[in-house]
Amino acid sequence: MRMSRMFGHTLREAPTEADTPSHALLLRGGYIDQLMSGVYTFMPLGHRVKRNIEQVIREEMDGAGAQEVTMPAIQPAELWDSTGRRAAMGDVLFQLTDRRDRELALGPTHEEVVTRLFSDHAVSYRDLPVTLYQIQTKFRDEARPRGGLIRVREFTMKDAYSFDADDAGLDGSYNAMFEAYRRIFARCGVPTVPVQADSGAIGGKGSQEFIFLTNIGEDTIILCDTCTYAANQEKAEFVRPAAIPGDPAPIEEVATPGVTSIEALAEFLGIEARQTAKAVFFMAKQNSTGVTYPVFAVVRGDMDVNEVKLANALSVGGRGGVELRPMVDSEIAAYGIVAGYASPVGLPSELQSDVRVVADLSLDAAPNLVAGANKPGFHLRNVNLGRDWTPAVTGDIASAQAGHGCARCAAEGRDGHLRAERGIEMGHVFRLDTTYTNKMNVAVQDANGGQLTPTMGCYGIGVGRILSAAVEAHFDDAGIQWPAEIAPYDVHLVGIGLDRDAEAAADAEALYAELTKVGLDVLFDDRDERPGVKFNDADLLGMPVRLTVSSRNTKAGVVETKARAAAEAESVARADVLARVQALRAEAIASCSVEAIERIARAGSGPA
RNA sequence: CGGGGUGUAGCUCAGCUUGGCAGAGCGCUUCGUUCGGGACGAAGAGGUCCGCGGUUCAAAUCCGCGCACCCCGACCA
Repeated sequence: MRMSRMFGHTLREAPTEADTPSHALLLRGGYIDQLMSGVYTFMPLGHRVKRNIEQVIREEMDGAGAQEVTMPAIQPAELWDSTGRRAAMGDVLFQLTDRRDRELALGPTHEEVVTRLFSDHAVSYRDLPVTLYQIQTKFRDEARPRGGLIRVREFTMKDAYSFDADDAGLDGSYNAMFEAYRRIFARCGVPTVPVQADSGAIGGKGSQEFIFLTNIGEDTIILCDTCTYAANQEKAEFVRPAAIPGDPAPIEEVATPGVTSIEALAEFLGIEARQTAKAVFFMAKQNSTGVTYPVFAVVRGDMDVNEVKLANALSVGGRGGVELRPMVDSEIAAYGIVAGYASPVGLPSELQSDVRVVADLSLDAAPNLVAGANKPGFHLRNVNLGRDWTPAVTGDIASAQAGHGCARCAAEGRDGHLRAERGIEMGHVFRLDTTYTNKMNVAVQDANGGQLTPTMGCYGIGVGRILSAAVEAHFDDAGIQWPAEIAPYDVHLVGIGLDRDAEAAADAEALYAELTKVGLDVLFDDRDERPGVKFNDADLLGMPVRLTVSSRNTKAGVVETKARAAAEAESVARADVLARVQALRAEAIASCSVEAIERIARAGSGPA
């Protein structure tokens, strides 16, 4: 590609909407262009990167035995009703009607479509196992797009779906995808850590996320400093710091005027936060029935309520059953709760009937806590669970935090501690189990003439997120440093003063042809620009290798060769340039091995 | 959806307080000089000042109502 013909220009200054390095560099380099909130065009350079990422994904998916299909982005809304997910997805689902007033949806994901597809074509256990995948545009009406390509409303996703006869089969399909994912992220130069994750509204029996650790991330990830345990904070298990032991003492009221936070309470009474109980109120909605009810969540004062865990604790038949939101002030008032002095002890009578009180495990064996008195200006000392109040449910509803003990280490006799980091979800693999096949009544014939309900897995990767993360992981003050396999071009050929030196111009043209002939993608800067402009653009755009042809170099019979990440350029004899470029490329590809990338993955970005 | 911010040239922004010719730098076009890390000079092109309504002799500027975008939170298969 001749740069003089390339659509799009570099910018010296980044547009103000860019708030992360990757977003700023992609805009400055002319890789992407925003059309509206959360919707982007991939310009020629960005499109090439995207295509290269998709190519890596295709190779690994095909290598893992998955078969590519293209499913429709536009779908009948009733298909979403068949699993109850039209309601569950809520406003995130883009919905529209056609000219006959038929209700349609733009696909945010394809479990329903693929399950229906499978059902239409698979009839026997002999058709199992099968894994289908597609690389396709998804639509989600996100409440708040952000971070450039990180959270968008229209995006390209690779989604794969496996169908197996039994759990052992699912394990095999799941592991094949898991290993393919490791290779995909490594080849794209994006260091990721697999973490235990909550399955969210997609349902199923457990999932793992591949997380790129970065301080611009929107998820909080908990990692052990001793073992390999890593989990999304939504899911992370941990060892609760011990409570202060003691025999239950008589309950007593204490005046605490104006003391409405745990921090203030602990200071006012001269005690530790773990000697208090914290109450937080939510409204829960049972998705299946639409019934709402108040929830009173209680954790020890040194803990925070984890809404995802709380929702899971309240969901009887699996996840996705309950939706939580914090109570608004008017509801708190209506229920007679005194903000700042709320307590599970002596709840107002109008609450007693329908409220669900949920206690965290941290309250077990935590005697003589200070809790609210349910009247302004007073707390209660020596509150004891079981004696003074009884929860409807006791479970893990608190968030793991940095410094907490690692549960896995504790179980195996070690003393590991957790740390917290921010991260972005690059991919997510789920064991769906028979959630969808059951709801949609899908079965095939088994070997004994009976019916078999296939068990499913689903596996997603965000292509745009990989692109952004690759930049976020590889840039310097001057610009991007693309990982070799996804760079838009392999070589950036810079011609200096070619309009003034016919010999050098011929040399550059010959080199351009030579490199192209062996299959390298070359971006040839043939513009009539000053050297400084060209070098700066080359650094900004970030191709792995830069070659410089000029009068000086041509007279000396050399081509200046520089790896983008290298500090210095080297003069390579004209005859050796091709070999040198290929060696640099091989080296760059090798640096993106699974081992090399995963070694740096857990290092992350520092504490969250 | 709650809170905050911003909308003026392709990009970054000034002008708005106190109403009176639409501005700067970068980028772009042409010419000349220059030519290995974002050159210099000269001459140009480029505007729905986010939109609608109001006040006024006069509105980028004041008032009202919208819209868009960004940030924090809620939400996030």
